[in-house]
Amino acid sequence: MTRVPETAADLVEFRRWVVRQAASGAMTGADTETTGLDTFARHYRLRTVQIGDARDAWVLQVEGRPEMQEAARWALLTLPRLVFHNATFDLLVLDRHLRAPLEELGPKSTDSKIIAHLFDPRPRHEGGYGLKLKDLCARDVDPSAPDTQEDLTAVFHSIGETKDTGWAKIDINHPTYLQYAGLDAILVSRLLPVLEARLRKAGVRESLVSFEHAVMLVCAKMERRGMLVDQDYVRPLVGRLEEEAALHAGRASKYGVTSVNAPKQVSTALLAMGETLILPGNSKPERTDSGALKVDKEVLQYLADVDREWKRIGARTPNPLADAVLRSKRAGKWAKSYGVAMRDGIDDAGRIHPKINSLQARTARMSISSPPLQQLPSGDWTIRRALLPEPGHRIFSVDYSAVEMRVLAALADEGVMKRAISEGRDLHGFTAELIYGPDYTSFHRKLCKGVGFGKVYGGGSVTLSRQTGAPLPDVKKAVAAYDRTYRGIKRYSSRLQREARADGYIVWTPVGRRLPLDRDRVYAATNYAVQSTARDVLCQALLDMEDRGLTEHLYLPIHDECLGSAPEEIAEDVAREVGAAMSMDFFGVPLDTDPEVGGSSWGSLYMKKAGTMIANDSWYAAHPQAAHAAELARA
DNA sequence: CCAGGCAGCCAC
DNA sequence: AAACGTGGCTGCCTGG
Repeated sequence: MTRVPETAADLVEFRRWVVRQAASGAMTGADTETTGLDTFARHYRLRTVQIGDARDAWVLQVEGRPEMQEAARWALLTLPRLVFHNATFDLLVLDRHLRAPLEELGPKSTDSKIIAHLFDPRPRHEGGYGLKLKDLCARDVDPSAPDTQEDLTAVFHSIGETKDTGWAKIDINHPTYLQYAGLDAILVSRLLPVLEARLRKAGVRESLVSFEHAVMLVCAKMERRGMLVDQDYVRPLVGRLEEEAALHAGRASKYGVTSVNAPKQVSTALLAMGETLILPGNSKPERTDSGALKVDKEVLQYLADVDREWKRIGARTPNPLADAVLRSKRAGKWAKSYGVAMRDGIDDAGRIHPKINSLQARTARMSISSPPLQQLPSGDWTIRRALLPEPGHRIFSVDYSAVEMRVLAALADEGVMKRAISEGRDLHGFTAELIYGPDYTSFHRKLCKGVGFGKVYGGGSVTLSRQTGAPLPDVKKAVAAYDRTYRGIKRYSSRLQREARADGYIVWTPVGRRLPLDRDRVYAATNYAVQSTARDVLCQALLDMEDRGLTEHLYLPIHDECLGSAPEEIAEDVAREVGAAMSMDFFGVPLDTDPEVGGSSWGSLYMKKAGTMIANDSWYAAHPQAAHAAELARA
């Protein structure tokens, strides 16, 4: 039953319930309703706080009501154990909008999404149990439960709003809204014991559960800190990128392409120009999964006669439409996905707070969204230049050296490879020398590097041949030689696959993580184990850094890297200490780090690399003020 | 009209 | 024998 306190007498009753619940020591379900997902945005509001057990829920309408806020805050601080679904979100909302500190609520909170992920990390559409509260409850709590989410969406539509915008506008007294709110607190209370029992039964250890909750809290602190945006840089940047996108879109329109993002238009127009869309060495054009003609970057770059670095090849006459589409799409993506996201995503203090999903992928890898800072263009400093360390600080980055190869060597216990790594050899050069002798060429080294990546990713010779441009027979020979040289890797890979088949298509990693495999892609077992373990290595480092008091310097984890800042005078020392926390011995393999201290923007760490397609220099000549801002980062 | 699938592209 | 992995996000397009 859902109760919505109105009077002072109602609140007295609520407080009595809280006291009883606290005394029992039981787990309490908790949830919030807000105006949206952008917790740090200017006009963000916390609307309701829900607290409940398996039977009853209290919905406190805290929006604009100090006495309700105080009651909710007191209850959350008083209750000894809380369970949220996707706790980071609610904890940060409560930290910022209810003055209930992350440091207080975090340590006593359980995240049912973490428990679900540790049993089966797959969303429903990938054949898993699902990770959304609704998916899980439909299965484990009450298959016949009313679909309040759908009802609520219908209400949003009835008031002229959408699934995304209704949250801020719906009447706080709307019965469907209140029912939906209360039900989630009840559902999460009922769900947790079921998930925990299943996790125990599957043999996943308790230490992994606490590990993930500790990682979640460190990441929540980073998310709360956020990162400063250089607004004087990013505003003109967006304008410039939009201009560039429009300029090239105009060129494309001369060939009948009204939208460069419509592949069908692009392929039709190219065919009309007499292009066959057949890549060199092929007999047929590439097609997408649904059978449409493929006009992706690879095809267009061939037609535009440029290589992957946008340099002119000279093999054919460049197709002007392909060139225009490429340039317009790239400038458009940079403007919208990165520029606008940074420009419009800031809080009152000019900071963005990218969401750090600490336990996300099937392999447990993290992801970062809103904006996606893990995937800003890295060949050029243009976009990263928009993000700044604290005033007077320097930005730093510490990454692992070839961590996935090293983790693979350790997991496979591949003696020859482990020795080469321990001796500090250049691994790919070492491999090339073993296979091709002391006179190996740089191409041999590149090939060996590719074969190594193929092992990590589970790729085959055909893919590798395409990527490197090396003839298929040569690649096959190299792969065979690699397997002979590093027998441990093939042995490990076969063993993982054999065990997985015998054990319900599950790969178990060294931390005791359970990774489900797709039956038709058992070869991915090695990649899963390596990617997942490399992720756990970085997370362990995050916890070590938390213990050393370094979290306050960190902005983001990026797969094999930590980004942070520190005051100019101590930046070198802090970066070194972060490197020391990250460095470790992993089953006899040293995991080394490479600390790098930059200047006063993230872009400063990417300025050695020359600009590529976008004509920075000429544009800056026309915009001296922005040029000056860019110079500051260079210094 | 919106939700969701597809195609494409950004990262590690 | 051979099999490239994990995400986020935007615009287009279509089905409901």
